[in-house]
Amino acid sequence: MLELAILGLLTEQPLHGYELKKRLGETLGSLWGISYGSLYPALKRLERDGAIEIVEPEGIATPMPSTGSLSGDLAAARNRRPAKTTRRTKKAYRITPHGEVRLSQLLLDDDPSGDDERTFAVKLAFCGHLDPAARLEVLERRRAVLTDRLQRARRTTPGRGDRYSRSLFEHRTESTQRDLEWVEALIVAEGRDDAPAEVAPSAPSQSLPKEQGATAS
Amino acid sequence: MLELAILGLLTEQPLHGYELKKRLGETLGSLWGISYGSLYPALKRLERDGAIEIVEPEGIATPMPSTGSLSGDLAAARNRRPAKTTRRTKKAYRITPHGEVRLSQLLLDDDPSGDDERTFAVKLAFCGHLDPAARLEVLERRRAVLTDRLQRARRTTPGRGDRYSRSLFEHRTESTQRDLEWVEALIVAEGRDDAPAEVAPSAPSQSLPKEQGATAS
DNA sequence: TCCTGATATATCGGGCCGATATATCGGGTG
DNA sequence: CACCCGATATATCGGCCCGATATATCAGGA
Repeated sequence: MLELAILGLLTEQPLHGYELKKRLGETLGSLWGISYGSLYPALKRLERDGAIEIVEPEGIATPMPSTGSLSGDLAAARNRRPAKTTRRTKKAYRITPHGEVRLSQLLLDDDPSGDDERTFAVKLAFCGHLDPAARLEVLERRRAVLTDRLQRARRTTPGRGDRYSRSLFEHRTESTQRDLEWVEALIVAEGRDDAPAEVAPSAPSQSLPKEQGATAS
Repeated sequence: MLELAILGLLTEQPLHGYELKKRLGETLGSLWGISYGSLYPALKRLERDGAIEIVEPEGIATPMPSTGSLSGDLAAARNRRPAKTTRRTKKAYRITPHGEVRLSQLLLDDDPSGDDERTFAVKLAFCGHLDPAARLEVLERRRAVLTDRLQRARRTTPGRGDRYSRSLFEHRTESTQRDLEWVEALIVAEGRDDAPAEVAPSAPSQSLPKEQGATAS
């Protein structure tokens, strides 16, 4: 699941781990406070599988004064010591073509273990990279899960447990109901497609001006 | 967190692992589909720490026809072989006094890592074992977390990300708002305390007739 | 008799977590 | 200038939970 989020973020631009965690926290909000103890092993896995690769940080987002003079021995300096000269220990990652394939696989993966809130949130946050049909597929699969969950909840005996358990059950059912309405609204919005940008590149509706989000870098 | 749920369920009656998982799934609904791969290690931990203990299943919840004839060599049959005679491989667990202390500790634990949805759900489901003051404490701590989360969400720039990320963000904010209202309603209901049952046992409001839930056993 | 399905316990590898260690770097202070 | 401090940045450790799987027992039907 983390791999999905990483690949999704890296399709926009190469990033290093620290920045990756910050942006992930912004995108997912309070839903998922990612940890370094899972981020760096995930990056390692993805690099091992060839889904991402290390890119030397020349001018990604770091305003470094002058590093061109010793750019030749960067590879040696990584294994040895930085010798106390100006050298940042940064490793920026870039997604590979194989990684983009893997991203699509993960987005369309309907492993029933990925029915939880967080997995769908991540999928939705990055499903813009999918074609409209696949995107609709993701949404309708989510709708099926929520519908099934709601029906099962309605069939359950309402008198279970004490007062607190009952309140918890009711609140959860209402939340599921609201989630379902939300997903159905997304499906409807998908039906009257607003941003084709796939077949007919007529309207320049690319709303990302490429550099405006300089809040933290 | 699993330990909290196990101890909470065992305060009502001794149970074995399989039944424990079923009831946990009923109480928490779709919120937490517990796994044997975490349940049995958790039981092992709790037993090692002296919070629970094994009780021989004579008549807990299993309708066994006649086991009194060979109840003497049960201990020997556990270590050796069941010899193909009538013997179930069941291990029922009972909570110990030390385990009840531990349950209260876990319910009142305000580890910030326990801010997620599931942990609070489990705490709420079993906070009936707490005295009203401690119960209120749990609720108000949750309210503080949600209030803070909501304020942080409102401070965030609303134009982040693409259409799907924005919709996700809005929906999450609304959900947090509803969660907050729910918890505040619980706090209000706690204020005009409806079921004391602690100091004055006047009303016989024990709504569990001990054997009516024979849906699956 | 055999076979299926429900009951029941247990373990394995793997992912995510919080805590922690270790650097580098920019900026402030005496 | 020397020094420390907080932000930046990478990495690892033990622990918890997960899905998958193995292994029994037992009730009931073919």
